[in-house]
Amino acid sequence: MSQGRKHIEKNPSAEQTPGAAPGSAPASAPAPSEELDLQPPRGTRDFYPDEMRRRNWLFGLFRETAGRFGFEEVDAPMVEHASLFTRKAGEEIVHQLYHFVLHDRHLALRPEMTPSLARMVIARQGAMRFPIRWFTVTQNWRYERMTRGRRREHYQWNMDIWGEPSVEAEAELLSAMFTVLDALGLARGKVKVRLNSRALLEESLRTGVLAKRPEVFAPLCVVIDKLDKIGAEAVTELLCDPAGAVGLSAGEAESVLAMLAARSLDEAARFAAPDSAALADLRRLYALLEAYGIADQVPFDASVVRGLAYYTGVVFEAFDAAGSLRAIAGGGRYDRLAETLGGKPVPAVGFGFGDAVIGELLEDEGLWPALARDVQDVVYAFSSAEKPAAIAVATRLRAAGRRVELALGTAKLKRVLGDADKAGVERVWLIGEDERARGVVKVRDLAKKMEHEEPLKG
RNA sequence: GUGGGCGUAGCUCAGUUGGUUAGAGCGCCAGAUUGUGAUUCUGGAAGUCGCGGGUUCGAUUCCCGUCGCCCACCCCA
Repeated sequence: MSQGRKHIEKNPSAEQTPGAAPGSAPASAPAPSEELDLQPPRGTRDFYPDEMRRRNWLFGLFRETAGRFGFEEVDAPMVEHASLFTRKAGEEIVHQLYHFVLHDRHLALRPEMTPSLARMVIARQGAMRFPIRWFTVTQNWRYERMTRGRRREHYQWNMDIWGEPSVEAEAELLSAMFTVLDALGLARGKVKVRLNSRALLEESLRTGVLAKRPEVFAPLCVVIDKLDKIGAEAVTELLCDPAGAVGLSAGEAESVLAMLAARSLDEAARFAAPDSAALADLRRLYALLEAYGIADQVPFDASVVRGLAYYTGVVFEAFDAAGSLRAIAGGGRYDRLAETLGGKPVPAVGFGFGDAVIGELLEDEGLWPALARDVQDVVYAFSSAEKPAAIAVATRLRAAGRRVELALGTAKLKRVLGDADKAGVERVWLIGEDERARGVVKVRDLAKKMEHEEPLKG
Protein backbone atom coordinates (compact mmCIF):
# COMPACT_ATOMS: atom_id res chain seq x y z
CA MET A 1 0.00 0.00 0.00
CA SER A 2 1.98 2.96 -1.17
CA GLN A 3 -0.24 5.70 -0.02
CA GLY A 4 0.53 9.31 -0.39
CA ARG A 5 0.37 11.47 2.59
CA LYS A 6 -2.97 12.99 3.30
CA HIS A 7 -3.63 15.75 5.65
CA ILE A 8 -6.62 17.67 6.64
CA GLU A 9 -6.45 21.00 8.27
CA LYS A 10 -7.69 20.70 11.77
CA ASN A 11 -10.66 22.84 12.41
CA PRO A 12 -9.91 24.75 15.59
CA SER A 13 -13.57 25.07 16.48
CA ALA A 14 -14.05 21.33 16.23
CA GLU A 15 -11.10 20.63 18.45
CA GLN A 16 -11.71 18.80 21.65
CA THR A 17 -9.53 17.55 24.39
CA PRO A 18 -11.26 14.36 25.40
CA GLY A 19 -11.44 14.20 29.14
CA ALA A 20 -7.85 14.93 29.93
CA ALA A 21 -7.66 14.57 33.64
CA PRO A 22 -5.80 17.25 35.52
CA GLY A 23 -2.23 16.33 36.08
CA SER A 24 -2.38 13.59 33.51
CA ALA A 25 -0.14 12.93 30.56
CA PRO A 26 1.44 15.59 28.40
CA ALA A 27 -1.79 15.81 26.43
CA SER A 28 -0.99 19.21 25.09
CA ALA A 29 -3.60 20.35 22.61
CA PRO A 30 -2.21 20.81 19.14
CA ALA A 31 -1.86 24.32 17.88
CA PRO A 32 -4.83 25.38 15.75
CA SER A 33 -2.76 25.21 12.58
CA GLU A 34 -1.21 21.83 13.38
CA GLU A 35 -1.88 19.29 10.70
CA LEU A 36 -3.52 16.01 11.45
CA ASP A 37 -1.57 13.19 9.88
CA LEU A 38 -4.07 10.63 8.63
CA GLN A 39 -1.53 7.88 8.16
CA PRO A 40 -1.09 5.34 10.90
CA PRO A 41 2.18 5.88 12.76
CA ARG A 42 5.17 4.42 11.01
CA GLY A 43 5.48 0.70 11.45
CA THR A 44 1.84 0.21 12.40
CA ARG A 45 -1.00 -1.15 10.32
CA ASP A 46 -4.69 -0.76 9.76
CA PHE A 47 -6.66 -3.92 9.20
CA TYR A 48 -9.39 -3.42 6.61
CA PRO A 49 -11.90 -6.26 6.20
CA ASP A 50 -9.71 -8.09 3.67
CA GLU A 51 -6.71 -8.02 5.97
CA MET A 52 -8.79 -8.68 9.04
CA ARG A 53 -10.21 -11.84 7.47
CA ARG A 54 -6.68 -13.08 6.83
CA ARG A 55 -5.61 -12.19 10.31
CA ASN A 56 -8.56 -13.96 11.86
CA TRP A 57 -7.96 -16.96 9.68
CA LEU A 58 -4.31 -17.16 10.71
CA PHE A 59 -5.05 -16.61 14.39
CA GLY A 60 -7.81 -19.16 14.17
CA LEU A 61 -5.23 -21.66 13.00
CA PHE A 62 -2.96 -20.76 15.91
CA ARG A 63 -5.79 -21.21 18.40
CA GLU A 64 -7.05 -24.38 16.81
CA THR A 65 -3.61 -25.92 16.83
CA ALA A 66 -2.87 -24.84 20.39
CA GLY A 67 -6.14 -26.40 21.42
CA ARG A 68 -5.23 -29.67 19.78
CA PHE A 69 -2.10 -29.76 21.88
CA GLY A 70 -4.04 -29.10 25.04
CA PHE A 71 -2.79 -25.56 25.53
CA GLU A 72 -4.92 -22.93 27.23
CA GLU A 73 -5.08 -19.33 26.12
CA VAL A 74 -4.09 -16.57 28.52
CA ASP A 75 -3.55 -12.85 28.17
CA ALA A 76 -1.90 -10.02 30.05
CA PRO A 77 -1.89 -6.25 29.74
CA MET A 78 -0.20 -4.75 26.73
CA VAL A 79 1.20 -2.14 29.12
CA GLU A 80 3.58 -3.37 31.80
CA HIS A 81 6.00 -1.81 34.23
CA ALA A 82 9.01 -0.96 32.13
CA SER A 83 11.31 -2.69 34.61
CA LEU A 84 9.81 -6.04 33.65
CA PHE A 85 11.62 -5.68 30.35
CA THR A 86 14.58 -3.49 31.18
CA ARG A 87 15.78 -5.70 34.00
CA LYS A 88 17.11 -8.50 31.90
CA ALA A 89 17.93 -6.71 28.71
CA GLY A 90 19.73 -3.64 29.92
CA GLU A 91 20.11 -0.23 28.42
CA GLU A 92 20.08 -1.19 24.79
CA ILE A 93 16.55 -2.47 24.69
CA VAL A 94 15.25 0.53 26.57
CA HIS A 95 15.72 2.39 23.34
CA GLN A 96 13.55 -0.12 21.56
CA LEU A 97 10.81 -0.02 24.12
CA TYR A 98 7.71 2.01 23.64
CA HIS A 99 7.87 3.45 27.11
CA PHE A 100 6.67 6.51 28.95
CA VAL A 101 6.28 7.94 32.38
CA LEU A 102 2.75 8.56 33.57
CA HIS A 103 1.88 9.63 37.09
CA ASP A 104 5.42 8.76 38.15
CA ARG A 105 5.08 5.23 36.83
CA HIS A 106 7.50 4.06 34.19
CA LEU A 107 5.44 1.96 31.82
CA ALA A 108 6.12 0.19 28.55
CA LEU A 109 4.24 -1.55 25.77
CA ARG A 110 5.32 -5.19 25.83
CA PRO A 111 7.98 -6.04 23.25
CA GLU A 112 7.49 -9.74 23.87
CA MET A 113 5.19 -11.93 25.88
CA THR A 114 7.50 -14.13 27.91
CA PRO A 115 8.19 -11.74 30.83
CA SER A 116 4.46 -11.18 31.32
CA LEU A 117 3.90 -14.92 31.35
CA ALA A 118 6.68 -15.32 33.89
CA ARG A 119 5.04 -12.66 36.03
CA MET A 120 1.72 -14.50 35.87
CA VAL A 121 3.33 -17.83 36.73
CA ILE A 122 5.26 -16.37 39.64
CA ALA A 123 2.14 -14.68 41.04
CA ARG A 124 0.39 -18.03 41.44
CA GLN A 125 3.36 -20.30 41.65
CA GLY A 126 2.11 -22.07 44.76
CA ALA A 127 -1.25 -22.80 43.22
CA MET A 128 0.01 -24.06 39.88
CA ARG A 129 -0.10 -27.67 38.91
CA PHE A 130 2.88 -28.09 36.66
CA PRO A 131 3.48 -28.60 33.89
CA ILE A 132 1.24 -25.90 32.50
CA ARG A 133 0.67 -25.34 28.81
CA TRP A 134 -0.23 -21.80 27.90
CA PHE A 135 -0.55 -19.98 24.63
CA THR A 136 -1.15 -16.36 23.70
CA VAL A 137 -1.87 -14.38 20.56
CA THR A 138 -0.86 -10.85 21.32
CA GLN A 139 0.22 -7.60 19.79
CA ASN A 140 3.78 -6.74 20.73
CA TRP A 141 5.65 -3.49 20.25
CA ARG A 142 9.22 -2.65 19.51
CA TYR A 143 10.45 0.74 18.43
CA GLU A 144 12.99 0.05 15.76
CA ARG A 145 13.79 0.41 12.14
CA MET A 146 11.57 -1.30 9.65
CA THR A 147 12.48 -3.91 7.10
CA ARG A 148 10.40 -6.43 5.23
CA GLY A 149 8.50 -8.60 7.65
CA ARG A 150 9.42 -6.43 10.55
CA ARG A 151 7.40 -3.57 11.92
CA ARG A 152 6.95 -1.70 15.11
CA GLU A 153 3.94 -3.68 16.09
CA HIS A 154 3.22 -7.24 15.24
CA TYR A 155 1.13 -10.06 16.52
CA GLN A 156 2.78 -13.09 17.91
CA TRP A 157 1.57 -16.54 18.72
CA ASN A 158 3.35 -17.80 21.84
CA MET A 159 3.38 -21.38 23.05
CA ASP A 160 4.97 -22.05 26.40
CA ILE A 161 5.32 -25.00 28.73
CA TRP A 162 6.21 -24.25 32.34
CA GLY A 163 7.37 -26.81 34.85
CA GLU A 164 8.67 -29.51 32.51
CA PRO A 165 12.45 -29.91 32.58
CA SER A 166 12.72 -32.65 29.96
CA VAL A 167 13.05 -32.15 26.23
CA GLU A 168 9.68 -33.78 25.80
CA ALA A 169 8.42 -30.21 26.12
CA GLU A 170 10.63 -28.98 23.29
CA ALA A 171 9.48 -31.84 21.07
CA GLU A 172 5.83 -31.11 21.74
CA LEU A 173 6.32 -27.43 20.94
CA LEU A 174 8.16 -28.13 17.70
CA SER A 175 5.43 -30.50 16.66
CA ALA A 176 2.84 -27.80 17.26
CA MET A 177 4.87 -25.39 15.15
CA PHE A 178 5.05 -27.82 12.26
CA THR A 179 1.36 -28.58 12.58
CA VAL A 180 0.67 -24.92 11.83
CA LEU A 181 3.20 -24.77 9.02
CA ASP A 182 1.59 -27.83 7.45
CA ALA A 183 -1.87 -26.36 7.81
CA LEU A 184 -0.68 -23.17 6.14
CA GLY A 185 0.19 -25.23 3.09
CA LEU A 186 3.93 -24.77 3.41
CA ALA A 187 5.31 -27.94 1.92
CA ARG A 188 7.78 -29.90 3.98
CA GLY A 189 11.18 -28.44 3.26
CA LYS A 190 9.88 -24.93 2.60
CA VAL A 191 10.43 -24.09 6.22
CA LYS A 192 13.03 -25.65 8.45
CA VAL A 193 13.96 -25.23 12.06
CA ARG A 194 17.58 -24.83 13.04
CA LEU A 195 18.18 -26.15 16.50
CA ASN A 196 20.99 -26.08 19.03
CA SER A 197 21.50 -26.10 22.77
CA ARG A 198 23.12 -23.29 24.67
CA ALA A 199 23.87 -25.85 27.36
CA LEU A 200 26.53 -27.38 25.11
CA LEU A 201 28.42 -24.11 25.20
CA GLU A 202 27.72 -23.64 28.86
CA GLU A 203 29.18 -27.05 29.70
CA SER A 204 32.35 -26.41 27.77
CA LEU A 205 32.99 -23.20 29.69
CA ARG A 206 31.85 -24.39 33.07
CA THR A 207 35.35 -25.10 34.31
CA GLY A 208 36.67 -21.98 32.57
CA VAL A 209 35.33 -18.47 32.76
CA LEU A 210 31.93 -19.52 34.03
CA ALA A 211 33.42 -21.10 37.15
CA LYS A 212 34.15 -17.69 38.54
CA ARG A 213 31.84 -15.54 36.48
CA PRO A 214 28.66 -17.44 35.53
CA GLU A 215 27.00 -14.14 34.63
CA VAL A 216 29.06 -13.80 31.46
CA PHE A 217 27.16 -16.60 29.75
CA ALA A 218 24.27 -14.45 28.53
CA PRO A 219 26.48 -11.72 27.05
CA LEU A 220 28.60 -14.45 25.50
CA CYS A 221 25.57 -15.83 23.70
CA VAL A 222 24.55 -12.36 22.59
CA VAL A 223 27.99 -11.89 21.04
CA ILE A 224 27.89 -15.28 19.34
CA ASP A 225 24.51 -14.46 17.90
CA LYS A 226 26.30 -11.85 15.81
CA LEU A 227 28.53 -14.40 14.10
CA ASP A 228 26.61 -14.31 10.82
CA LYS A 229 26.64 -10.54 10.70
CA ILE A 230 30.10 -9.51 11.84
CA GLY A 231 32.21 -12.60 11.20
CA ALA A 232 34.45 -14.85 13.25
CA GLU A 233 37.31 -12.37 13.73
CA ALA A 234 35.08 -9.66 15.14
CA VAL A 235 33.33 -12.14 17.38
CA THR A 236 36.66 -13.45 18.69
CA GLU A 237 37.74 -9.92 19.36
CA LEU A 238 34.58 -9.20 21.34
CA LEU A 239 34.84 -12.46 23.27
CA CYS A 240 38.45 -11.86 24.25
CA ASP A 241 38.25 -8.15 24.91
CA PRO A 242 39.50 -7.87 28.52
CA ALA A 243 37.38 -4.76 28.94
CA GLY A 244 34.33 -6.48 27.45
CA ALA A 245 31.51 -8.27 29.18
CA VAL A 246 32.89 -11.74 28.43
CA GLY A 247 36.67 -11.81 28.64
CA LEU A 248 37.52 -15.26 27.32
CA SER A 249 41.06 -16.42 26.85
CA ALA A 250 42.18 -16.79 23.26
CA GLY A 251 42.12 -20.56 23.65
CA GLU A 252 38.60 -20.56 25.01
CA ALA A 253 37.36 -18.31 22.22
CA GLU A 254 38.96 -20.58 19.67
CA SER A 255 37.32 -23.68 21.06
CA VAL A 256 33.96 -21.92 21.27
CA LEU A 257 34.12 -20.92 17.61
CA ALA A 258 35.19 -24.42 16.65
CA MET A 259 32.14 -25.82 18.40
CA LEU A 260 29.84 -23.48 16.53
CA ALA A 261 30.82 -25.03 13.23
CA ALA A 262 29.17 -28.33 14.11
CA ARG A 263 26.19 -29.21 11.93
CA SER A 264 25.37 -32.62 13.36
CA LEU A 265 25.21 -34.20 16.77
CA ASP A 266 28.16 -36.42 15.94
CA GLU A 267 30.23 -33.38 15.09
CA ALA A 268 29.06 -31.68 18.25
CA ALA A 269 30.01 -34.79 20.23
CA ARG A 270 33.64 -34.28 19.30
CA PHE A 271 33.65 -31.09 21.34
CA ALA A 272 31.50 -32.30 24.20
CA ALA A 273 32.48 -34.22 27.29
CA PRO A 274 31.75 -37.94 27.14
CA ASP A 275 29.13 -37.55 29.86
CA SER A 276 27.63 -34.36 28.42
CA ALA A 277 24.08 -33.92 29.71
CA ALA A 278 23.37 -31.36 27.00
CA LEU A 279 24.34 -33.78 24.29
CA ALA A 280 22.30 -36.54 25.86
CA ASP A 281 19.32 -34.18 25.92
CA LEU A 282 19.79 -33.37 22.27
CA ARG A 283 19.99 -37.02 21.33
CA ARG A 284 16.84 -37.70 23.32
CA LEU A 285 15.13 -34.74 21.66
CA TYR A 286 15.97 -35.96 18.18
CA ALA A 287 14.69 -39.40 19.03
CA LEU A 288 11.41 -37.79 20.07
CA LEU A 289 11.30 -35.65 16.94
CA GLU A 290 11.73 -38.85 14.99
CA ALA A 291 8.61 -40.17 16.67
CA TYR A 292 6.75 -37.01 15.73
CA GLY A 293 8.00 -37.41 12.15
CA ILE A 294 9.74 -34.07 11.99
CA ALA A 295 13.38 -34.85 12.79
CA ASP A 296 14.43 -34.33 9.19
CA GLN A 297 12.90 -30.84 9.25
CA VAL A 298 15.03 -29.80 12.21
CA PRO A 299 18.70 -29.61 11.26
CA PHE A 300 21.13 -29.29 14.12
CA ASP A 301 23.16 -26.09 13.83
CA ALA A 302 25.57 -25.27 16.63
CA SER A 303 25.81 -21.63 15.56
CA VAL A 304 22.21 -20.94 16.56
CA VAL A 305 22.12 -19.34 19.98
CA ARG A 306 19.36 -16.70 19.60
CA GLY A 307 19.67 -13.15 20.79
CA LEU A 308 17.62 -13.12 23.96
CA ALA A 309 19.58 -13.19 27.17
CA TYR A 310 17.39 -15.56 29.14
CA TYR A 311 17.71 -18.73 27.10
CA THR A 312 19.56 -21.50 28.91
CA GLY A 313 19.16 -24.72 26.95
CA VAL A 314 17.72 -25.80 23.64
CA VAL A 315 17.19 -22.91 21.21
CA PHE A 316 15.65 -23.00 17.76
CA GLU A 317 14.47 -20.81 14.96
CA ALA A 318 12.23 -21.43 11.97
CA PHE A 319 13.27 -19.95 8.65
CA ASP A 320 12.18 -20.20 5.03
CA ALA A 321 14.43 -22.52 3.10
CA ALA A 322 15.04 -19.91 0.42
CA GLY A 323 16.52 -17.72 3.12
CA SER A 324 14.98 -14.56 1.74
CA LEU A 325 13.17 -13.59 4.91
CA ARG A 326 14.16 -13.23 8.50
CA ALA A 327 13.23 -15.83 11.07
CA ILE A 328 9.59 -16.87 11.04
CA ALA A 329 9.56 -18.08 14.60
CA GLY A 330 12.02 -18.66 17.39
CA GLY A 331 12.20 -20.00 20.85
CA GLY A 332 14.02 -21.98 23.42
CA ARG A 333 14.36 -23.06 26.99
CA TYR A 334 14.61 -20.43 29.69
CA ASP A 335 14.87 -22.35 32.94
CA ARG A 336 16.06 -19.45 35.07
CA LEU A 337 13.78 -16.61 34.02
CA ALA A 338 11.35 -17.12 36.88
CA GLU A 339 14.04 -16.87 39.52
CA THR A 340 15.66 -13.96 37.72
CA LEU A 341 12.39 -12.10 38.16
CA GLY A 342 12.16 -13.01 41.82
CA GLY A 343 10.13 -16.19 41.73
CA LYS A 344 11.02 -19.73 42.62
CA PRO A 345 12.84 -21.65 39.91
CA VAL A 346 10.58 -23.15 37.26
CA PRO A 347 11.92 -24.75 34.11
CA ALA A 348 10.23 -23.39 31.02
CA VAL A 349 10.41 -23.50 27.27
CA GLY A 350 8.46 -21.72 24.58
CA PHE A 351 8.43 -20.08 21.20
CA GLY A 352 7.07 -17.00 19.51
CA PHE A 353 5.64 -17.09 16.00
CA GLY A 354 5.02 -13.69 14.44
CA ASP A 355 2.36 -12.76 11.93
CA ALA A 356 4.52 -10.46 9.82
CA VAL A 357 7.15 -12.75 8.34
CA ILE A 358 4.77 -15.66 7.82
CA GLY A 359 2.41 -13.22 6.11
CA GLU A 360 5.13 -12.23 3.65
CA LEU A 361 5.97 -15.86 3.01
CA LEU A 362 2.34 -16.80 2.38
CA GLU A 363 2.13 -13.86 0.01
CA ASP A 364 5.27 -14.94 -1.88
CA GLU A 365 4.02 -18.50 -2.10
CA GLY A 366 0.48 -17.54 -3.03
CA LEU A 367 -0.84 -19.48 -0.10
CA TRP A 368 -3.33 -17.06 1.37
CA PRO A 369 -6.75 -18.62 0.91
CA ALA A 370 -9.58 -16.72 -0.74
CA LEU A 371 -11.65 -15.56 2.17
CA ALA A 372 -15.08 -14.26 1.32
CA ARG A 373 -17.44 -12.38 3.58
CA ASP A 374 -19.14 -14.82 5.83
CA VAL A 375 -22.77 -13.88 5.22
CA GLN A 376 -25.30 -16.66 4.71
CA ASP A 377 -28.54 -14.83 4.04
CA VAL A 378 -29.56 -11.48 2.65
CA VAL A 379 -33.04 -10.13 3.27
CA TYR A 380 -34.40 -7.61 0.82
CA ALA A 381 -37.54 -5.50 0.86
CA PHE A 382 -38.59 -3.89 -2.39
CA SER A 383 -40.02 -0.86 -0.66
CA SER A 384 -40.36 0.61 2.78
CA ALA A 385 -43.82 -0.91 3.10
CA GLU A 386 -42.23 -4.37 3.29
CA LYS A 387 -39.49 -3.40 5.75
CA PRO A 388 -41.31 -4.65 8.85
CA ALA A 389 -41.81 -8.03 7.21
CA ALA A 390 -38.17 -8.09 6.13
CA ILE A 391 -37.05 -7.24 9.64
CA ALA A 392 -39.18 -10.08 10.99
CA VAL A 393 -37.58 -12.51 8.56
CA ALA A 394 -34.06 -11.33 9.35
CA THR A 395 -34.71 -11.51 13.08
CA ARG A 396 -36.06 -15.02 12.79
CA LEU A 397 -33.04 -16.18 10.78
CA ARG A 398 -30.61 -14.53 13.16
CA ALA A 399 -32.29 -16.17 16.12
CA ALA A 400 -31.77 -19.46 14.33
CA GLY A 401 -28.04 -18.75 14.20
CA ARG A 402 -27.77 -17.63 10.60
CA ARG A 403 -25.49 -14.77 9.59
CA VAL A 404 -27.86 -12.34 7.97
CA GLU A 405 -27.46 -9.06 6.17
CA LEU A 406 -30.55 -6.91 5.95
CA ALA A 407 -30.55 -4.68 2.85
CA LEU A 408 -30.74 -1.13 4.09
CA GLY A 409 -32.33 1.93 2.56
CA THR A 410 -33.34 1.76 -1.07
CA ALA A 411 -30.59 -0.36 -2.54
CA LYS A 412 -31.41 -1.69 -5.98
CA LEU A 413 -32.17 -5.38 -6.15
CA LYS A 414 -29.72 -5.91 -8.97
CA ARG A 415 -26.94 -4.50 -6.91
CA VAL A 416 -27.91 -6.42 -3.79
CA LEU A 417 -27.94 -9.68 -5.72
CA GLY A 418 -24.63 -8.93 -7.33
CA ASP A 419 -23.00 -8.18 -4.00
CA ALA A 420 -24.60 -11.25 -2.43
CA ASP A 421 -23.22 -13.39 -5.21
CA LYS A 422 -19.70 -12.08 -4.71
CA ALA A 423 -19.95 -12.51 -0.96
CA GLY A 424 -20.86 -16.16 -1.32
CA VAL A 425 -24.30 -15.69 0.19
CA GLU A 426 -26.46 -18.81 0.09
CA ARG A 427 -29.96 -17.38 -0.01
CA VAL A 428 -31.65 -14.07 -0.67
CA TRP A 429 -35.05 -13.46 0.87
CA LEU A 430 -37.23 -11.17 -1.23
CA ILE A 431 -40.34 -9.44 -0.03
CA GLY A 432 -42.35 -7.17 -2.33
CA GLU A 433 -45.86 -5.85 -2.34
CA ASP A 434 -47.15 -9.04 -3.95
CA GLU A 435 -45.45 -11.33 -1.43
CA ARG A 436 -46.53 -9.24 1.50
CA ALA A 437 -50.13 -9.29 0.28
CA ARG A 438 -50.00 -13.06 0.03
CA GLY A 439 -48.16 -13.47 3.32
CA VAL A 440 -45.12 -15.14 1.79
CA VAL A 441 -41.43 -14.46 1.23
CA LYS A 442 -39.60 -15.51 -1.88
CA VAL A 443 -36.40 -17.42 -1.14
CA ARG A 444 -33.81 -17.45 -3.87
CA ASP A 445 -31.01 -19.99 -3.70
CA LEU A 446 -28.11 -18.25 -5.39
CA ALA A 447 -26.10 -21.36 -6.15
CA LYS A 448 -28.98 -23.40 -7.52
CA LYS A 449 -30.63 -20.38 -9.14
CA MET A 450 -33.94 -21.60 -7.85
CA GLU A 451 -36.72 -19.84 -6.03
CA HIS A 452 -39.45 -21.01 -3.76
CA GLU A 453 -41.87 -19.33 -1.41
CA GLU A 454 -42.24 -19.66 2.29
CA PRO A 455 -44.93 -18.27 4.53
CA LEU A 456 -44.04 -15.01 6.24
CA LYS A 457 -45.33 -16.63 9.38
CA GLY A 458 -47.14 -14.90 12.19
C1' G B 1 21.54 5.97 10.69
C1' U B 2 23.99 5.50 5.25
C1' G B 3 23.28 4.72 -0.09
C1' G B 4 19.98 3.86 -4.23
C1' G B 5 14.98 3.60 -6.42
C1' C B 6 9.99 5.09 -6.33
C1' G B 7 5.47 8.38 -5.01
C1' U B 8 0.20 10.34 -11.21
C1' A B 9 -7.83 8.06 -10.19
C1' G B 10 -10.03 3.20 -5.14
C1' C B 11 -6.04 -0.53 -7.44
C1' U B 12 -2.00 -1.60 -11.24
C1' C B 13 0.49 1.71 -14.16
C1' A B 14 1.43 4.89 -18.81
C1' G B 15 2.54 9.99 -19.91
C1' U B 16 4.37 15.01 -19.99
C1' U B 17 12.12 16.80 -24.26
C1' G B 18 8.27 22.62 -19.14
C1' G B 19 2.81 24.83 -22.69
C1' U B 20 -4.44 25.09 -23.45
C1' U B 21 -9.52 20.68 -20.71
C1' A B 22 -3.67 14.67 -17.34
C1' G B 23 -4.59 9.03 -19.80
C1' A B 24 -5.44 3.37 -19.98
C1' G B 25 -6.96 -1.22 -17.82
C1' C B 26 -9.43 -3.05 -13.69
C1' G B 27 -12.86 -1.41 -10.03
C1' C B 28 -17.00 1.93 -8.91
C1' C B 29 -21.88 4.41 -10.45
C1' A B 30 -25.93 4.63 -14.09
C1' G B 31 -28.61 2.89 -18.37
C1' A B 32 -29.82 -0.93 -22.15
C1' U B 33 -33.00 -4.84 -18.79
C1' U B 34 -40.05 -0.70 -15.37
C1' G B 35 -39.06 -6.54 -9.15
C1' U B 36 -33.62 -10.75 -10.30
C1' G B 37 -26.98 -12.31 -10.25
C1' A B 38 -23.30 -13.69 -15.82
C1' U B 39 -21.62 -11.76 -20.46
C1' U B 40 -21.91 -7.69 -23.72
C1' C B 41 -22.76 -2.67 -25.09
C1' U B 42 -23.37 2.61 -23.93
C1' G B 43 -22.64 6.54 -20.75
C1' G B 44 -20.72 8.71 -16.08
C1' A B 45 -18.15 10.12 -11.61
C1' A B 46 -13.57 10.25 -9.59
C1' G B 47 -6.81 13.22 -9.53
C1' U B 48 -4.59 20.00 -5.13
C1' C B 49 0.30 14.32 -10.54
C1' G B 50 2.73 12.78 -1.93
C1' C B 51 3.51 17.67 0.67
C1' G B 52 6.13 22.51 1.00
C1' G B 53 9.28 25.93 -1.20
C1' G B 54 12.39 27.68 -5.46
C1' U B 55 13.44 28.69 -10.81
C1' U B 56 10.05 30.24 -14.87
C1' C B 57 5.48 34.14 -18.54
C1' G B 58 3.98 29.07 -17.24
C1' A B 59 5.92 23.24 -13.08
C1' U B 60 2.77 17.00 -12.69
C1' U B 61 7.65 17.59 -15.61
C1' C B 62 13.59 21.09 -13.62
C1' C B 63 15.99 22.27 -8.53
C1' C B 64 15.92 22.07 -3.02
C1' G B 65 13.66 20.39 1.30
C1' U B 66 10.29 17.18 3.60
C1' C B 67 7.05 12.90 4.44
C1' G B 68 5.93 7.97 2.90
C1' C B 69 7.06 3.20 0.54
C1' C B 70 10.69 -0.48 -1.57
C1' C B 71 15.81 -2.53 -1.88
C1' A B 72 20.74 -2.94 0.11
C1' C B 73 23.91 -1.91 4.23
C1' C B 74 24.11 -0.84 9.49
C1' C B 75 21.71 -2.26 13.94
C1' C B 76 18.76 -5.86 16.23
C1' A B 77 15.42 -10.43 16.97
